[in-house]
Amino acid sequence: MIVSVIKGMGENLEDILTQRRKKIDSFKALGIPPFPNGFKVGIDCRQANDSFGTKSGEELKELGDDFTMAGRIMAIRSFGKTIFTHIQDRTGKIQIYIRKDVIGETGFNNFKEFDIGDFVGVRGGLFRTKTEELTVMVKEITMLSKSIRPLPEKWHGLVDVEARYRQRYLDLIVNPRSKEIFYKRFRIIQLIREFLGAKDFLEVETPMMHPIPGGAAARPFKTFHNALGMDLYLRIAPELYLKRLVVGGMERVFEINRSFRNEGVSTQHNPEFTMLEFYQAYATYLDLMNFTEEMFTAIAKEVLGTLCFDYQGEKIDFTPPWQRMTLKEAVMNYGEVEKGVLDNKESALNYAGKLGLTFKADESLGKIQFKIFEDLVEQHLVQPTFITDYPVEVSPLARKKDDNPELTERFELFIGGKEIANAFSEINNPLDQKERFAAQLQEKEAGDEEAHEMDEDYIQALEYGMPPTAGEGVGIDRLVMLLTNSSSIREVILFPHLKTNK
RNA sequence: GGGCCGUUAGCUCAAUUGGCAGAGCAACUGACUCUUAAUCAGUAGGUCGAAGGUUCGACUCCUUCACGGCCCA
Repeated sequence: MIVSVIKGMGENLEDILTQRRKKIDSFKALGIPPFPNGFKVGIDCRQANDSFGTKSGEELKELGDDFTMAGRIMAIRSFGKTIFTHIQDRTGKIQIYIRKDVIGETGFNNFKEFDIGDFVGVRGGLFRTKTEELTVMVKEITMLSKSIRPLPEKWHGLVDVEARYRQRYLDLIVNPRSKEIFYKRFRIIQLIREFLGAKDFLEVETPMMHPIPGGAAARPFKTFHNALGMDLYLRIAPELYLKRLVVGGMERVFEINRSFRNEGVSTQHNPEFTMLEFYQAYATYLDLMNFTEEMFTAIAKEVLGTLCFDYQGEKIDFTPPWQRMTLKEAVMNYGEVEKGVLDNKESALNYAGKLGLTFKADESLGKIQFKIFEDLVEQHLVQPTFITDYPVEVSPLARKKDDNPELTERFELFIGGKEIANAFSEINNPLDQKERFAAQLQEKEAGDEEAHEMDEDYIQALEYGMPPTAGEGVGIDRLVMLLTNSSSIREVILFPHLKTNK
């Protein structure tokens, strides 16, 4: 017996670890390998339940007793000469029934030394218990991987938020909802790929390390390439590279991958986050609004089975068409601002001051309008809403409107009070783009650390000619938050950024 | 960066006014052949986030720090 080895131990964590390590030696001494390889799994829990969950006891009996399954022991209920346990695999759980008179005294006694958390393989037949639960009657049970650390509590799971993020593997083992979120995340991204693929978009990978950080207004992370002796920046957006590809004739491209922004961490922001960016030649920002409605509704139908869902206590309805309003209209609606106030710098500044917003002396009207919008309106845009006509000063990569060069052919999509997407008709006039970069450079010199850099190489690409094109960026993490009813971005990122040390 | 809150056994949580730190699960011993948060009897398990301070006495009050949460910038 193994038991004798471990009698009299204390019971703090170190003692538990010690006694579990000793079990490994005891198993070895008994000829039971604690970490064997090569166990072949016949069916998983989902297959068992889907294929046999409705069969009668008689029908199950005819299927024989040669099913093999494997998983992690999640519970043990022991009764002297019989033991019930549940094992869990990636697809779910199934109950295992072990009887001394079926597997024999040696096997039974050995199993008594197995612990919650161990991986086991079982061979046996399926049957129904008194309570009709589909269960494996074990003929043979094999240790597949011995655990030595105890799992979190079975009923409450792992609650401590910090521990859930730092030890995400434990969260995934004991909190089914967490695992579901990441399965849904995968499904959402998969659907986006299918959707874009079906519309003849090409998926590409562009550099993560940029000599000039561009494509967004954000501070970058800086790094250094030793061999080349040069500074590099983790990308803040893939935008300028994707548009170079459009110049190269890839008229429909997309990329789903990480961008990095050296900014604060919050429930809405992780330093590295996942964006979808896609570009379509011969489309305009108006086309992309319809496109976005179509894509998002397709995803919601597939993932949620409905277009109406709950997000943090709010009912959100994806049924198109979605509301569209200009930035100025939005401010007037939500801020009860009289017509004309936003059109004049003095009155706009005055109004912004009442909201508690402050600006540097020579701030542009467009930026003031944009800040007022951010402060006043964003949080109210719960139902999907396209906000259009962004000021040219805050949109250095967006095409100017033909009938009003102060505004751009741009929209942002808001859902649940969050910015989910940003899109515009692209600037394909290299002279215009160069002027915009120059204006950004002035902003930068005036102290705006988020102003866009001059990118001569990108201008050169435009000089070869880019077809009229529209492009869009979608925050995948935020989209997943919406569709999984998660209040924090950390719930949808497997390993969110946390400070080290503890 | 600021405000508020939190940090107690492996996990989930208690601890009255500043007066011997407690429970459930997990673990260990024993009983038990259909349980499912199994049950029953027993045992053991603590640097109360860290460092200072006040006090006869600090999980509790004060200060600083670390990490986390929520809100704000």
